[in-house]
Amino acid sequence: MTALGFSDHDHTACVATTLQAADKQCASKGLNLTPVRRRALEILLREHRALGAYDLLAHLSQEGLGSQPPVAYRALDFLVKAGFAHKIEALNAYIACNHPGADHAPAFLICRQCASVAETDTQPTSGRLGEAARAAGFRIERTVIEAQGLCPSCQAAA
Amino acid sequence: MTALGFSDHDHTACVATTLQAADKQCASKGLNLTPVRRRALEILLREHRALGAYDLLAHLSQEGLGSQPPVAYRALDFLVKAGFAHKIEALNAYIACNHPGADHAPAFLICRQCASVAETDTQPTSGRLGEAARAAGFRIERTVIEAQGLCPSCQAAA
DNA sequence: ATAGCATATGTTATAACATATCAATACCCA
DNA sequence: TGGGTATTGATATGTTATAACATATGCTAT
Repeated sequence: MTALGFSDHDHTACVATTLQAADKQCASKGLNLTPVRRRALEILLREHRALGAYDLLAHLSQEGLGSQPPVAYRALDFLVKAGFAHKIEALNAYIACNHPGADHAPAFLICRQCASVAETDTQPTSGRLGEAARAAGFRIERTVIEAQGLCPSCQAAA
Repeated sequence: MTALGFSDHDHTACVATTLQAADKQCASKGLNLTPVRRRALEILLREHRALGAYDLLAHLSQEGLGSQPPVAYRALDFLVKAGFAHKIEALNAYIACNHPGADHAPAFLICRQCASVAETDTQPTSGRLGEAARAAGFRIERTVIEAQGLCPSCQAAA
């Protein structure tokens, strides 16, 4: 799995196929991808960057899908739990998952200049974090792995 | 560097020696460890766990060292920039550094049960995150690496 | 000595992020 | 058909963080 997010691609198609995949997964797992939830995912996919809950709410609100914070947070909770979105802790923001379906431990490359985010994968049990956890007898349940820095195009611009 | 934080130690001594080390470092680097900043560090060291900015502020306030949020955030900014404390992004909380002085890329093991935190080290350029960054042409400036789960004693309790 | 500058602090207000709670509705299915 | 579960609506509040402006303190060049 390579890092996506810093390269061009057919974004319209990527949104559509990811949404379809989400529909299918929800159907097969008995999850309820309601209009608000589906639209929230679509917004995250279209924006293709990390959005704050209130940014998302503004979009939803424009479309008459709710105007109060719990609307956004509920939709985001659902998407995160279902694996369709991730929270970027360092930004207090949310982003659509690049490769939903697989149960995965994501890692992010976050550009401090343009705020673009690339998602990649980690192997939490290997590497130094896994070593440290084993040495300490700590049982890892979830990992937050986020790198901040400059993406290629912002490096070029500088 | 092994993970500390889940084992017993002489905490009074550890607070004192770390504070002294901070004094010395500030002197040699021309940093100003003012009363508020020093006391903030001491509180973080004594508590030996991640404190929210407002928790810290409550302590400072009790001692007449300021009662408004900027007081706590300024002290925390100073300590973080100086390398004496770290922010735990997943908790929006702050913790004293285990081994200040070295320029380091910390990683944390956070117990979801008892909220204890162990600090360890990473080698951000190696491992899958470093690989992904190189592959993407991304320049890493800072990493946030946090594992959440159960510490040994909370595993035993369960 | 003192004007000018940099650093630190005091203070007020507000922005930004997140959740608790309770009521209403819809949908399934036993 | 009635009761449980999931979802949504709505209000209020809690929590985390910063903007903006004023004041104080200490250094330094003249």
